[in-house]
This record gives sequence, C-alpha cells and structure tokens, in this order.
Amino acid sequence: MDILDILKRNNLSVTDSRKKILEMFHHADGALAHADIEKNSSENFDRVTIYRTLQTFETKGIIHTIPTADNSILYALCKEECSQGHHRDNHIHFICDSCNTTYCLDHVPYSSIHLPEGFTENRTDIIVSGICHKCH
Amino acid sequence: MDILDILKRNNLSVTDSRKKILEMFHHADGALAHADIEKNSSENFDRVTIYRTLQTFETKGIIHTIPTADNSILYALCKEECSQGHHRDNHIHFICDSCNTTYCLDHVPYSSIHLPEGFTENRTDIIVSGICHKCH
DNA sequence: TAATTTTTGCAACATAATTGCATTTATTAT
DNA sequence: ATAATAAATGCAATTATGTTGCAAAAATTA
Repeated sequence: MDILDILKRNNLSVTDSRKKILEMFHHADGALAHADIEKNSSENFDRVTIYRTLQTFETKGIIHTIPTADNSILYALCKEECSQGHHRDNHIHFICDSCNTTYCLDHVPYSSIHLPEGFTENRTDIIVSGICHKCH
Repeated sequence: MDILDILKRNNLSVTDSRKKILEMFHHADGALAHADIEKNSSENFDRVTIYRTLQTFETKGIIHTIPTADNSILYALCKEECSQGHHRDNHIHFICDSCNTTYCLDHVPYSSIHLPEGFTENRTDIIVSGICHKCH
C-alpha cells in the first residue's frame, strides 16, 4: 500500500497534509475521529484542512465513515472495492468500550436484511460494541 | 402506556418538561433528534433542559440512542426490556434518506453476529438507510 | 522556469454542547 | 395543608464543533 499511489490514482495533488493524514490512517489500528487527527499530529494542521481532507478522501472512496452512538463520526480506510460515490464497505464495525479502538471486521459474515414491503436499502451500517481481544 | 407511570417507575420527579418530552416521543412516528424537540415544542424548553432530560431518560433506559452517519444523535423510546445501564433495543433502525423519518423495525429479524475469538458483544446497532414506504 | 490550478491557513461566523449557580418547582415529612 | 428538603430548571458564560470566503502558499502543468 503506497500512499503516493493512492493519491495519484485518485487525481489528488500530493500535499503534505494529505500524505500525513493518510499515513496516520495507515498506522492506526482502527478508525480515527477528526479529533484524533487534530490532537495526535505533531505537526498541526489547521482544523479546516482536516475537515476538507477527510471530506475529499471520503468522496474519493479512500476512507469511509462509521456512525457511532456518541455523536462522533469515525473514519477508516476503505478496502479496494470502494469507488467514488458509492462505498462498498460491507463489513461490520466493532468499537471497544474499553480502549476505544474501532475495528473493521472484514471477514465476519452477516446475512442480508429483509426489509418490509416498500422499503429499499441504500446503505447498511452494523456497529457492534463491547470488549476487544486486547482488553480481555 | 402511561407517561406518569414511566416517570414514577424510574424514580423521576414529575415535571412539565419531562411529561411533554415523553409525550412527543409517544406521538412521534419514529425517532427524534434534540433539534426536533427544540423546534417542535410549542412551549419552549431551554436547550439545556432538553439535553439533561434526554440524558436522564437514556440512563434510565426510557429512550435509546441511534447512531447516524451524519453525526446527529437520534433518540427513540425503548420497549419494555430496557433497564438502567443496559439497553436491549435489539431491533433494526431504518432512516429514510428522503423524509428523514427513522423507524424502529421491531419485527425484522436478523441473525446474530459471530465475532472473532476474544471479542465480546455488549451492544449491536444495525442502521439501514434508504427510501421508506411513504416516499416511494 | 513561468503560468495556472489547487490547496492551505486565517478570520469570521454559525451551531451544538457543557458547566456553575441562583431561582423555581416538586417531593417528603411534619 | 404547610414547611423543610431535595431536585430540576433557566440563564449566563464557556467550550467544542463545523462552515464559508478569501488571500497566500504550494503543487501541477505547460
């Protein structure tokens, strides 16, 4: 996985902040919130830059959002299948109540949901919280 | 379903705002956001009162939160099984992309999720978004 | 290397959420 | 029913979060 490659593949100009933020995602065990990026970074980017970078990455299909119950959006790297406009991050997200790490459980299967008459699905998010393997 | 009963059962003193907000949930088709309550109410409660009331209701297990992808917490009435501390709102939530109504799909089944070794579940949220029966 | 395009950072603004404290309201005990 | 106590409310102040316009800086293209 090459940072530069990702940017170029998506026709994004290669800038310092984009490289650094992508790296943070790459090194992160799980998902990151805006606040994580803002605090963590030794070099500090402007808040606005972070917002805009995350948004760019999301529309390009480089990262995807994970809704959480505590009103903070999390972002995580997408796997290959995502593309502009429509995400295909069909996996379960697990948030550890103890260490707060968010995992993308790519290999955990789940059966498709059968909605009532008249309802059509566009996106499905499955978020499980509990205790992760490290915190037991 | 008796508003007063719910409050008394939970050792909450019976106040105007609590009664009114509970009633709003009762009449609402689906879930409500803080903003809905703030705007909707003919009598206007202080923002702070609404925050505090929602929080109280949630810790008591009267309402539960629904995570959404756009960073706005929704709240909906719990069914009987919820209790202080631990919610048992095991149902799928559906958010309409068009009219924004949120439905608790109590009767839509889903198979339980088998987590990897070392992970234990505490809470599971399944949020489906798309178009609801009214908006087709 | 110059011209052009894009991104960044700052300032200003808008909204959302939290905290402390005095006042008001509800509950309990008399 | 009323006084004493406890709890909830509303206001003000503060902090956090998110957005927009625009000039300066950096990246890309010619």
